Order: sequence, then C-alpha cells, then structure tokens
Amino acid sequence: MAEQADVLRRTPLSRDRILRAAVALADATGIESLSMRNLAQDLGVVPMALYKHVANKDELLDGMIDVVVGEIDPPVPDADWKRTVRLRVLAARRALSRHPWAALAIESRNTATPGVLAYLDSTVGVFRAGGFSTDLTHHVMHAMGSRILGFSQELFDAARRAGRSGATGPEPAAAFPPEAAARFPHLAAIAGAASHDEASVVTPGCDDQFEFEFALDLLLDGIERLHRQDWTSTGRAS
Amino acid sequence: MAEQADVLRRTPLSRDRILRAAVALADATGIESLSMRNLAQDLGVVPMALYKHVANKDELLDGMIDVVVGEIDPPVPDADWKRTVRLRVLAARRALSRHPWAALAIESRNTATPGVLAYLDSTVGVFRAGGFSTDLTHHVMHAMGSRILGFSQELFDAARRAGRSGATGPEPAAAFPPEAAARFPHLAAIAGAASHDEASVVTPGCDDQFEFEFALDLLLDGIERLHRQDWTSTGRAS
DNA sequence: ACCTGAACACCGTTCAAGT
DNA sequence: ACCTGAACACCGTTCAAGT
Repeated sequence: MAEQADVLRRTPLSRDRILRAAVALADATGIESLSMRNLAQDLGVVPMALYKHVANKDELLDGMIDVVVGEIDPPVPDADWKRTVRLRVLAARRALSRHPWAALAIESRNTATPGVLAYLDSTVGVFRAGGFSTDLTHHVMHAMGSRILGFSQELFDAARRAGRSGATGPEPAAAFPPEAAARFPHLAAIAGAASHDEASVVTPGCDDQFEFEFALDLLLDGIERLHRQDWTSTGRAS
Repeated sequence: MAEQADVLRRTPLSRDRILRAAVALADATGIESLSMRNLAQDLGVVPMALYKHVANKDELLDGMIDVVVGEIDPPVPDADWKRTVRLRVLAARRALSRHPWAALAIESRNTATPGVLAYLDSTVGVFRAGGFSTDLTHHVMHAMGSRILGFSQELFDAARRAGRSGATGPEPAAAFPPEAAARFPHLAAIAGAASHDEASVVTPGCDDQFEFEFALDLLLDGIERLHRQDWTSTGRAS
C-alpha cells in the first residue's frame, strides 16, 4: 500500500487517475469512508491537489458513477427488444455489483450524470426500435425505475438483517433472528420459504440473482403485454 | 422560531420530542443539513443533551424513519388482496411524500427499523390472507421492492433535471435542456411524450402520481396472473 | 448522580502566503 | 503562474470537570 503510493507519486495526477483511485478506495473501504483527504493520501498527494482536476466532492462522485456505468457491456444487437433489454439490464447488474456503493450513490445524486443519461438513452432506443410508442416507452422507463440499471432497492433485503448488530463489518445476510420472528410472524413465515436448493437450510437466505430476474421478468412480461395490445395512456385496453 | 425555542426550552426533553423536531427540521431544510448540533439548537438545548435520549445519529435517523412510517394509514379490511395492497401502498406514498428525505433515509440504513418491519409484516399478511403461498409471497415482496413503501427510485426522474444547476435550492423539474436533447435524442423524444393534459405544454414534465400508479398496477397485474396460475419457483407455468 | 463545556478527531473548501 | 500549508467553518462523539 505504502510502496504503491511511492511508485505512483511521481506519475502526474489526472482526473482519470483520481477517479480510478476513488473507485478503488470506495470498493475497498466503503463510500462512507471516502474523503478528499483520504483519497489524496492514497494518491500520495496533498488534498488540495485534487481540486485542480475535480471542482468538488460532488463532481468526484459523479465521475465515479460514470466510471462504473462505463463498465457496462455495450448492447448486443438483437431483433428482439425484450431479449436485448434483458441482457443489457443483467450486464448493468454485473457492473453495479462489482461496486456495492454505486447504487446508493446514483440514487443520492439528484441529477443524472452524462454516463447514466447515455445508458438511459440507448435503452430508450431499444424500446423505440422494437416498435414502442413514445408514450408507452416513457411510462415503461418509469416503471422499470432503477431496475433498468440493474439494481433494486434492497428494502426487503434489509429485513433479513433485522437483528444484525453491525459490529463486525459487512457480512452475509443473517437468518431472521428469533426475537424478530415472534413480533413479525408473517415475515418469519416467508423468510425460510425461498430455499431454492435444499442445501441452504442452514442459511435460509434467498438468491438475490433469482429475485432480481423474477422481478425483471415480471416487468418485462407485463410490458410486452401492454405493447401487444397497443396500450395508450388515454384509453387503457385492459 | 426563536420565541418558539424559548417556549419549548422549559418543557423537558424526551425521545419523542427530539424525533418530532428532527423530522420537522429535515422537512424544512433537508436531511443533509440535519446535524446533532443543529437539532439541539432548534430545541434550545446543548448538543450533548440529545445523547440522553438517542444513542447516536444513526439511532436518531431510525427513529425519524419510524415517525414517518407511523403516519401511514392502517390497512382497510377488504376481501380483495389486490385492492387492499393497492390502497395501502398509496397510503404509504402519501405519508412518504410529506417527508421527501424519508425514502433515501430508508434506503441508506442497512437494517430495517421496527416500524418498517411491522409495515412489511402486515403487507405480507395481506398476500397470505389472499391465498398466496409463502413461496410466491416471498418473491412478490422482492419484486415490489421499495415500491411497497410508496416510493420509486427517481432514477429516471433525475434525467429530467439533467441540465439543472442546483444553485437556487429545490425547484420543480425543468424541461429537458436543449444541449442534452442533442446528445440524447431518444430521451428527448420521450421527454415531451407524456403530457397527460394539453395545458402542460410549457412544462412537459410528467405526472409522478400517474407514473407511480402505472408501475404499481403493472406489478399487481403480473402478480395476480402468477397467483391465478398457481406459480411456484420450481416449475414456471408460463 | 446528573449535566455540560471543552476537547478530539475528523470533514470539505477557502485563501493567502510561499515558490 | 502554480502549488500548498494553514485556516475556517463545520461535523459526531468522548470525557473530564463542574454542579
């Protein structure tokens, strides 16, 4: 770590080098412990040196987001809009999964970065090429929400960690704790219901990838149905 | 503001009074400017006095979340699970909408609060009472994601603010800016496509409530279809 | 025993002094 | 002209000194 900093010290700073170091630091220690001072130290540089290349911390975060979004595999041309969207979303999920802080960072910024806009634009293009009206495409993009970028909101996942004390850093989701099970019987009943393979009796947690694809397909199937019946917002043909 | 603090100064501090003041402060000035020092000043109290009632800032945030979740109208008994879920989710949306900081706060905490767990538990109960298997209920809860608490992820919304400079504080979503329209033609094409009423030509933004209900119904319709065909995770009957 | 001021270990960022 | 140390205005939280 220290000798690496020594090696890098003489190579000149650049926006790109700063962004890559910031991503690596957030990957390693979490976004909440990423600070300008901290990042500067990793780069063997005085904190103020960073401000030559990024205006402030918000711009740094925007840049980091676009590094991650830039890792998403380009779309594979396919006649079928549904398969194209599905593969691209799963590619986004792979990229975002490599950087666990990225999803929350994207949601926290109240303005989309150029990289996110480019991604959304190309995805809209897939729907349009598939024959979707601008009207339906608009609503469909809203309905997909952040799922279009490969992440869901982890709200329900947080319940699996309900009894966790958070002392020993990140760890796999624990089983639903007994005292919570008594107070929340319905949650306890379904917590163990998703053992997709019989071997996972000890850790009854569910398969995140399965859940994601389940929700994605639920949405895509519904979208396909609306598209087939030429749905418009003025008169629902349901 | 100052005379209000004077009046409150002699009424004794309590966890409840702290939480309500924190919610009010976050509502008024945003969650990012809520600090312990700041909140203490609003209460006419020295910062350290707060620590008698909340262990730390994280616990304060958890308490604030449960104040908001506690404002959700209780479920209305109805024979129809679909209508029950729909009404409850829309009730959650109304409560969360009154506190714009709450959605992100809930997502940021990596453990569910007791109030959120209670809400999820009762919602699971609605599905179970409607005849859903534990298996399907589990996946369905994941698929709904944070939408079950009445908020979506605003990812696509951020695109509408793409050209915004953020200088003058919170403001309604601006029209898609011209220079962005050139770079992201597909987004520009659908940005204006959602004028639900003809009067909104000047501000072509879309109707958030419509988009939310569109997505909610898309999910509920898909869920109903799976339920009708007795879907199980082992053999998809699609 | 309770309360609280000062202090500690941090932040992001400004700015003026150094080269 | 460029770089950077010190400083400013904040944080959350600890702790010891006061009552």
